Amino acid sequence: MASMASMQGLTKMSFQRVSTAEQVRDHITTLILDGSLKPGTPLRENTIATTLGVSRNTVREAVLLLGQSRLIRHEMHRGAIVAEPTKDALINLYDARRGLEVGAVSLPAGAEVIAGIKSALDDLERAADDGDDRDIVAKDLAFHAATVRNFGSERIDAFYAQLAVELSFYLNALAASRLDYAADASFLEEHRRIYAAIAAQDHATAARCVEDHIDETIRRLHARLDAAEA
Amino acid sequence: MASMASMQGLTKMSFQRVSTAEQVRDHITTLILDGSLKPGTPLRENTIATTLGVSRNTVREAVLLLGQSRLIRHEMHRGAIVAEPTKDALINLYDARRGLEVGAVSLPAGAEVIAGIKSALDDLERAADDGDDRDIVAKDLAFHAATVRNFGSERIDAFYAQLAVELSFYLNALAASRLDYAADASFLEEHRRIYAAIAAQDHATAARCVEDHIDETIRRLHARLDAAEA
DNA sequence: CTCGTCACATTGTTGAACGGTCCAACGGCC
DNA sequence: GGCCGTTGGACCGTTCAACAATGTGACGAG
Repeated sequence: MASMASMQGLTKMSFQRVSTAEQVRDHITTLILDGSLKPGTPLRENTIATTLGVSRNTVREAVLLLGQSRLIRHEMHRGAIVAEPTKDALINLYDARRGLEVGAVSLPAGAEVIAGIKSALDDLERAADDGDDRDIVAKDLAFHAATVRNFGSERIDAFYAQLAVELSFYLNALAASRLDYAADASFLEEHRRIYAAIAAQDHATAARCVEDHIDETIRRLHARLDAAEA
Repeated sequence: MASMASMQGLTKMSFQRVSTAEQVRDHITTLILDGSLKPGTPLRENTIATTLGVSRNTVREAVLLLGQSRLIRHEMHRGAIVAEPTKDALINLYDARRGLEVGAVSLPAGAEVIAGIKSALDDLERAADDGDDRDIVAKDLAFHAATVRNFGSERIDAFYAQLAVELSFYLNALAASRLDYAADASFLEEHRRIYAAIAAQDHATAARCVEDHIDETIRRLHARLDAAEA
């Protein structure tokens, strides 16, 4: 006890403890997310192993770990390839978003959650002014993540974060051209309406606004995708 | 084209294609879920490898795959151990459940979703009559999963299923003695009320019933845990 | 054009090995 | 007795080499 008293300043610290496999996984993840590895690219174990200077087994472990996310697709004896954004996958993602976000704003919101949403909205407005597409997408997702926090569950937040990662990957991959989010004046206005309804504890309106906003987003996306195909 | 026309009957089928690592993962999973591997048990790669007659690398892959779920805990240079149910972990689980389920019943429900809930309720009542604790827990979870289906998202359903697996593991692990769910007459009644409110499209009542039900479940659980400690 | 066949690339799995880390036990020292 | 360095063993993380099994593409016969 006495020895413990003299160590008051000590707090549990975390060490480097990251296996090489995990580092490789993170590396590949960033490569996928920033577009260095395009959808459909096969992840050849040997090439990755030699280029990164690690064993093939370690690369296998990394790819297995990466398999948790849906950024890659695995097939027996065929290896892993970078996931290819499908319309179906996008729809699945947006179904999950719609469910989660509409459900979240349908519940009574605490003060700190509302404050978080307000802060996220401010960030989004600033990003919209600057005009950096990548940043706008990130701040957009952050705003919606702030609303989901209203569930008050870390697990749900983590789940939503996973969806957000996938979504940003899909958007970046699909939008070879610009997204031009800011071009739509209604884009910001929709977010403002959502925040206002939440702050006013008007759950019915908030739910409707979120639903409309997401449906509108899907509509925009479809228009852009169809345009890209033609 | 002509050759395709003569193959109308063919539909995409799935083959055996299951790697040894995946089989080992499934095997370990069942061992954990049915209590053969008790919480805190270390998963020694060598022993598993020799007893199952596979290579240690394969076992490593299996354990990595298993790491996706939270049934095991991994620590660098210390290996994996079967997860130990903590009160905090249980609370996190129930926070997620509460958020998801309350959110789900707050949304308008379609006819087929309501039918699914009704069917799940009937199953639960039958199971309660039989009195098999394991079965009651399963049917209880199935009922709540049916309500979550109201989100209309496969991803959310999958997420909830993951929670359910963890939950059943925790309940089985914590309840060394019986759960005696059926002993509480209110247990079934709460489910009936939830269903009735959903079927009546009375979202406010449904949300309140679900919230009360989950809080009540947590209370029951805590009482049982505290009793077990003493 | 279709269908075998065959060689090649890649993955799945194994076995062995080496260094590093954790852990418990032992023994010296105050 | 309590504290600390040492020691040895168990186990993990990682690498390497090899073989089997499977997918892939090309080539040629019919």
